[in-house]
Amino acid sequence: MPPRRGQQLVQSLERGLAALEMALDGNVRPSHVAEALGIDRSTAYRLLYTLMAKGYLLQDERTREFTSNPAKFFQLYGKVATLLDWSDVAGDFLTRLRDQSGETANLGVRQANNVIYIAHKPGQAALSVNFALGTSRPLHCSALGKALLAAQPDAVTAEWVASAALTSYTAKTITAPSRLKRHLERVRVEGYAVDDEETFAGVRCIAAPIHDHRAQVIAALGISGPTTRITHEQLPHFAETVMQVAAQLSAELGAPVAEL
Amino acid sequence: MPPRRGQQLVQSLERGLAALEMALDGNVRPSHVAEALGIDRSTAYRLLYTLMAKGYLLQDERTREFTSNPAKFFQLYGKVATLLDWSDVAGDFLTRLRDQSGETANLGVRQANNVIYIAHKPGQAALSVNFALGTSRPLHCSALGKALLAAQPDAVTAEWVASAALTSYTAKTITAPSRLKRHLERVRVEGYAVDDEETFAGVRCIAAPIHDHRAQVIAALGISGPTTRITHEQLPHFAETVMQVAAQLSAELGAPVAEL
DNA sequence: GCTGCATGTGCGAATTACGCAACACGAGGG
DNA sequence: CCCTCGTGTTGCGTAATTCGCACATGCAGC
Repeated sequence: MPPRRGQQLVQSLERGLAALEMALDGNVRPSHVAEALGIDRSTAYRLLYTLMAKGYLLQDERTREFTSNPAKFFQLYGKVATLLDWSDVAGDFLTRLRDQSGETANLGVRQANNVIYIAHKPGQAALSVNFALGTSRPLHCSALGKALLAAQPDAVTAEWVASAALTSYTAKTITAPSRLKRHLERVRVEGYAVDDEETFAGVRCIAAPIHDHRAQVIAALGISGPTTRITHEQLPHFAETVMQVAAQLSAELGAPVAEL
Repeated sequence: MPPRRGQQLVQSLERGLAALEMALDGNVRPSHVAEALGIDRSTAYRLLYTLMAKGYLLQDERTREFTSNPAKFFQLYGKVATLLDWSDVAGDFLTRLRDQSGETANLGVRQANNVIYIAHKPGQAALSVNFALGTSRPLHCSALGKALLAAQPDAVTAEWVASAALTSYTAKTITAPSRLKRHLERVRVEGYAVDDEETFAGVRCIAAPIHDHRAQVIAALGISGPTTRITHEQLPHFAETVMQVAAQLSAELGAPVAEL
């Protein structure tokens, strides 16, 4: 039996990272951080000061507010980007999907309870959907997210659905755990996921999972477009295209050929 | 008199960030981190484990190595990128500079002892210089870096030159502090900096500082190309172009019109 | 000037994180 | 096959570190 994983987390580091992420969502001051984390102002100050000393934050000379240091994060990002340059691998497939569908093509991976958009090819139509790279969206109401969720083992999915906060964004967002669970089962059967105005009114998305050489789902590929073009009638046709290109990308990554 | 800034840094957070940055430079194991930071293996393990719990690192199930989590950093990057999208602001000027010079145009900011490339427009010639975005290069041997250094007050520059590690990359890299100091004085007078094969043999770069609305230097703009095209004869001509476009970008940012 | 509210800083207390030691496990070698 | 070495992981006692309190300082506004 493998040893149980450690439960001892380093508190100062935890708090420091939490403070860092607060600063990334907007300028912060010691008092804000202290209140949000339930710690003393002085503690918050020392954490922020340490983060600044290490280059992660900057402090405005006048307002005394702490801001994230864009250059630092650019540097960090540069290091990981060289390790895994998705644009290079997936670029051709994004272009292909964009051209075949006429809509914005997106590639996303899971990060905790979000999907992160890591590569895209914006549609060329005047009215096109466009998320900035690096944007995060909840799993339960995006096509990419649902494609990723549905790919997991039943038990994992069930547990996640039961414990996740299913925030509502539009009237169509699925917020009932039982409904989401059934919905995801259908996604798995169909092989693609649809976000039918569940995040933004007027926007419909379709996505399918990407498998690596070990047949594990590592990302999702999809399109996003206005409901005026991605109509209910056209949807199966678009879905077919998405699944085709997704399968091609999976194959490029060395995935074993499925029965699809 | 403003109060002296705190010197009490949170040790755990410092060490945790150091471990994080090690992981960004390649997979790490507790024993590596422990040795590099001069701490116990158990401490290193707990730091790494905390970073993993917070989503910054991943652990390979088999090798037990810790890796940076690209998705997490993509997310962090996405947050800061939306705050300051240099490509949007500077994109036109990079294109203009690229087209006028025929060489790769770069925009960089300072981060500690490095320049970070935060935006670029690759040259279209078959033989072109191309750094990946997010790459960092030492200040003392890059044109962008020297342009940034020379823009500082004398005292600051002198102190930096005296204390910095002037690593040599090619035979032409300036490694003598006194020479670098004189060199930077000339950069300030001329209004542009040249990297004459000081980083890579066969590559010459020219850069000029960018000022914001308060006349402070916040970035540097420049070109990089092979020595076969950016010849010593052509250099003044290229420098003129770089300074012109840099002045235009500064003006766009609301910089007061200089005497140039 | 006085009051409210914020940042930044000593300092003592004790929580927290650290290093030591030990166990589990795998690799390699005699 | 056992023994050793190296590494990941965990328990535990101690002491160093961090935390929270209290205060100095600065600033804005009745």
